[in-house]
Amino acid sequence: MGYRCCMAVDREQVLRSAAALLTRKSTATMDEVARAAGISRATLHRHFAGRDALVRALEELGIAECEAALEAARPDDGPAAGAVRRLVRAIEPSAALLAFLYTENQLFEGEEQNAGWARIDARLTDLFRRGQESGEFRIDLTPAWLTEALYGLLGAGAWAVAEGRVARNDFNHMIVELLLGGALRRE
Amino acid sequence: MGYRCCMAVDREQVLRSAAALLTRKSTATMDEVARAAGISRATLHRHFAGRDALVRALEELGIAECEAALEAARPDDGPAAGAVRRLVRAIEPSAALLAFLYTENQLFEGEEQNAGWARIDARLTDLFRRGQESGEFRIDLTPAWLTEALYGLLGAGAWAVAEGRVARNDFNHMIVELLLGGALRRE
DNA sequence: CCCATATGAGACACCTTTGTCTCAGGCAGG
DNA sequence: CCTGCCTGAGACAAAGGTGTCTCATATGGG
Repeated sequence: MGYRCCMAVDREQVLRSAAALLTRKSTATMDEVARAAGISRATLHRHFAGRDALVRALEELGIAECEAALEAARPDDGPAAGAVRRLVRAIEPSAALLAFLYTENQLFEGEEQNAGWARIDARLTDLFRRGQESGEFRIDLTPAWLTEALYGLLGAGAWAVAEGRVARNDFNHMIVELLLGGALRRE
Repeated sequence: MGYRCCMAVDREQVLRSAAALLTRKSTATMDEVARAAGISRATLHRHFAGRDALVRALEELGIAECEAALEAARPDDGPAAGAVRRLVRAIEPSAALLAFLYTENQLFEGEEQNAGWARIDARLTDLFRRGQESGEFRIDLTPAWLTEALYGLLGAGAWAVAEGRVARNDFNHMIVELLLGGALRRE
């Protein structure tokens, strides 16, 4: 049977280019996705049963990247602020994909969402809660809100970079410093 | 001719209910919009030539609300931090509509966007720049980024409230405190 | 060389949404 | 009461996207 290694590789490449396109134009057609991947619509359909399956696969990719970033950031090590800095740095390459999935998830109103998000949310919430309990973070901003805010800032940052309103090199600094330090000057 | 006062009123009501629906389900059909407004699709089409026209009208509404909020917040008066607090408070009722338009604008890739946004962006940017020049705000976060971040936090806040992850009463505090003060405790 | 497999191109029907139209009913003002 | 206007309901075609199919082709392994 034709279960070759290149199948997976091709699928991965298609997924990457689909992510790159859909993060820029979330309403792109299956035809556009195929064209962007350099394959025909028929082959795209052979990899992903339909548009839904493609989005689901992108969701799995996004979840995997998030969990890898969480893994790499060691959120339980050292000061919570440092963990947040490591996390944002690790998650930066996935920010655009995350922003796409974030808005896409709002459309899956009825259906239950992938359990992976709950795991990631829980780990992020735990990190912010740890920061509160260690006295680093203020306690009037709930961990759930800080998690949401992180998503929102990642999306806004990705969008601002794509629009050229923020330099790509400043992405980390802008997000981390605003999230941790806010706009006000410290005395 | 039939240019009665109630024409405008009805259109306004339709617009409001369309905003309420589309902010929850951005892919709602013209039929769903009409049904939500309690009118028929034919009458909806008599008010708005098409879906595009409806979204444009919502955009005008959002811009008008933003400018009204800016007006009410007196962004040039007193400390910049206070102006930001007043602004977020004034703009809170429009946050969901803003979030809808924010993502919707990403689809109008080719076309030029409404000039109103540029005006609003300029005023927000001016406010943040004023805060920097007065020494209140840090200078390593650019005014353009603070503007984008405000949009992002408003959207994330509206979404978090809609999902029940943040209490509606905390909306202001969560957004303003994170934007101005950040997550870290002040000494 | 031969064959299997994957691919590209295209045709096709189907569905959803949209925009337009017509027609009948209701309501208010004259 | 009559008339004009607005409205709702429904029909209709057109457009766009999707999913499925067929067929010819090329490419690589045996």
